[in-house]
Amino acid sequence: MLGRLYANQDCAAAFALELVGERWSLLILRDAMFRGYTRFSQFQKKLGIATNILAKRLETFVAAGLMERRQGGTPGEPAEYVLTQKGLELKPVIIALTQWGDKWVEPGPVLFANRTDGQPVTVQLREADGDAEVAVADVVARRRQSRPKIRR
Amino acid sequence: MLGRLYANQDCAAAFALELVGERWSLLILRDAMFRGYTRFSQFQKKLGIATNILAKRLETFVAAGLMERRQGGTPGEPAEYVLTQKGLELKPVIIALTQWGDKWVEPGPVLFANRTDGQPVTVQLREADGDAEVAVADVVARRRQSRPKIRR
DNA sequence: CCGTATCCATTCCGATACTG
DNA sequence: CAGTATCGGAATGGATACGG
Repeated sequence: MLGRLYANQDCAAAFALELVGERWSLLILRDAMFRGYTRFSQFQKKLGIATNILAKRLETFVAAGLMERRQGGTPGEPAEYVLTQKGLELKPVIIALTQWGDKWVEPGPVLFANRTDGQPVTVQLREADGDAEVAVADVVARRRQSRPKIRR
Repeated sequence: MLGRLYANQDCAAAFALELVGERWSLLILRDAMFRGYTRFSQFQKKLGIATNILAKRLETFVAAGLMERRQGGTPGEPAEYVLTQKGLELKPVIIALTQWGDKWVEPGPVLFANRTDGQPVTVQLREADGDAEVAVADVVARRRQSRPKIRR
């Protein structure tokens, strides 16, 4: 699938959207991340998504390494779809979308917190070493010198 | 359009995806944000998107208040599509996607910087008041008490 | 109950042609 | 250059049927 949807876009955002840019993808991942859903029927009931589409999305996530499919031991036990680290690390994308929707479209019912101390957590634009948040208008893109390695 | 794609999802991320979740939407906004594109032909050439789709996306953005259409004064002058504050504030979403794609899919050619001092800028999960970044696995969702107002 | 598979209607998308 | 119109194909949705 990679390289099909957004050909000739040499851009990491486009690469990411190849995997999570289709309809329902980010909402499925959201429920996996923040509701702890792992089973087909949980996603299906919550989202009201067509079953064939949901099956395709889960299959894509497993193939892309965002989720791991674990077959239940006992027969009749349903498979579980659990997020990998690669999948988990999409949290900032979901949270950024949620924050924006909260502010500009329609506030939703949830906010995010650090489970270790209960304090609210937000996505922020920051200089790597600095303290102060950077205004969106001040963030610009710049061509980088050398490419980092990919985590597997 | 709002409420059509993801009905019954009381979730700010779903509200956001109603506006920017369709194919090409985020890449168009990315080029507007970080390449400074404002004209139909600029987006079209860079993305290779079908012209009818691009026209529809730009129209949707204007209707949703993400862009403003400015008609050139002289006849034959093309219209310009410029981001509003509402549109600009999607930068964290784009940057979060880019960072994730860089790390987990395929590194792209750009990184982000603060134009005021040239220092690199990243999206970080942080406690509102604290200093330390929060690990993705420690971020949980929590129902909020009262809903904030929407910025217009 | 947990999924998978299939059929059909609708929507979305891409390529092309065309107009001002 | 900036779109609009059209048409065929792909993706999607809904319903249903099927097997464990």
